[in-house]
Amino acid sequence: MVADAEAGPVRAPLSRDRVLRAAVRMADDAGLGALTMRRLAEVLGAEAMSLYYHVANKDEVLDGIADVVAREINEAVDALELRSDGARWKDAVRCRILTARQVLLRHPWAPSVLETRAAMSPEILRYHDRLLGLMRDGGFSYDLGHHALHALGSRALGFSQELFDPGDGAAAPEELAGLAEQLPHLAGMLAEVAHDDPGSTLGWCDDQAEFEFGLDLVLDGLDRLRDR
Amino acid sequence: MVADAEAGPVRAPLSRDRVLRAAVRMADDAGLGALTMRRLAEVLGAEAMSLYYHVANKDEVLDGIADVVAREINEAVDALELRSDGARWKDAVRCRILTARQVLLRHPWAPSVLETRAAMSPEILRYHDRLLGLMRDGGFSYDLGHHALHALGSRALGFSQELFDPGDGAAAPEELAGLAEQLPHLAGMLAEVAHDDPGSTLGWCDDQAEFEFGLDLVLDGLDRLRDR
DNA sequence: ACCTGAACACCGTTCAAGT
DNA sequence: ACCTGAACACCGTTCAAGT
Repeated sequence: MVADAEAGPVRAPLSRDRVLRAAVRMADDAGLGALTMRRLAEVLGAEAMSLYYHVANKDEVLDGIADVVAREINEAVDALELRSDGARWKDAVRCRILTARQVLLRHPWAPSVLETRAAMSPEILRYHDRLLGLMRDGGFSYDLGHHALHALGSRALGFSQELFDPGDGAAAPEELAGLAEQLPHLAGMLAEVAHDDPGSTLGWCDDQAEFEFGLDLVLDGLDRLRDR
Repeated sequence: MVADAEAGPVRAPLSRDRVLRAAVRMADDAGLGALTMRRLAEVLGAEAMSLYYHVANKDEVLDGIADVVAREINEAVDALELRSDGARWKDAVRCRILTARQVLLRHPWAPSVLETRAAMSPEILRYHDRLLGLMRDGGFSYDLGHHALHALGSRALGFSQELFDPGDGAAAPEELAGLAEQLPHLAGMLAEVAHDDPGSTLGWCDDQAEFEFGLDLVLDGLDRLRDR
């Protein structure tokens, strides 16, 4: 066969792997809303319908990118080599979870897709299996370990529902007056922070610190149940 | 003006309220995926574009139905009349949260829309303000109360991320063999439950019990911090 | 003031066809 | 085996028009 005479860039052939990696990059760059079968194909230099040869449908793409992130998490935490015997279980679990969180922070869209995937990917199962293993080393019964996984919930993977985010948006001091009547306690809380740290009513919640506070609360509670 | 001679059912005029109530009913009946501007209009006996006179766009509909549920929660919890002084704060908060959960269980779609609403509705703010009030009665500083709201996260409203749901789907015993090699700890956990309660490997997680376990873990932890 | 119809710019996906 | 084009059945939304 004669070499291709045309100078046109011969696109690398598609594959499930290339499709998923491009999807992750798209979500990283432009958010989950920008991840469209049509735009995904475009980025890959292919026609929209070509994707369906490598992937059943969009749902499989979402399953796939969840799996990519989960694999990235497992690679990060497996490198830790944590000792987890006896009382050391807590530090080990804590470190593992905070490492997983570091990975998730690079993929801000990941929590919302992990939440919506009903079927658990093998990688997610593997992550929880090892986490449960650390707790077993620490003396947990399977029953307590089971409760622990539920109690941790998404925190096991390194994220938590930020449903309540006071100070986000334009919660400026001038709003406090109107706030104080309807919402006396929240207003008081905000006022105290404004007093302690004037000028920082906006974005005054340290996400990382709050995550660790909640995590430690749960881990300490589990540790006490373990002692019984 | 002469009475309308035609027998055709004269549809009640639209209104923001009617639109939102119909939207809630649609989500309750058929899930969030079925909630479409076009189908919403159809249910109301109107043309799709008529909705836009009463509501800016679909996002406002989602904000609206979140608010409807939040109002329903506030009505339920305000009726409780809880005593929260001193050590009684914990029972009061617990009861309030479990009552909110009862409302949410009637609207299974509500958690996912509450999560995605960045701007907090007045009703959600009000709910958290009163919750913080109960903790203040119990002797919480504003600082601890702030941490507490973050630590509770979505649990404050009565739901928790069910990311890890072993036993859901078709996790039948025959799968356990393959599971045991790759996932020894999860397999062991499942096997123990299967032994204790044979024949119930599927759906063996009691959501309500697990929710209460996690909630109590957090509340007990907060109670200890309050004592210092 | 309240509602409508036609039209636009998107989606995901099927299916028969091309190389 | 791998990719494509045209087409279908949906979306949310704009805009000018009707009563």
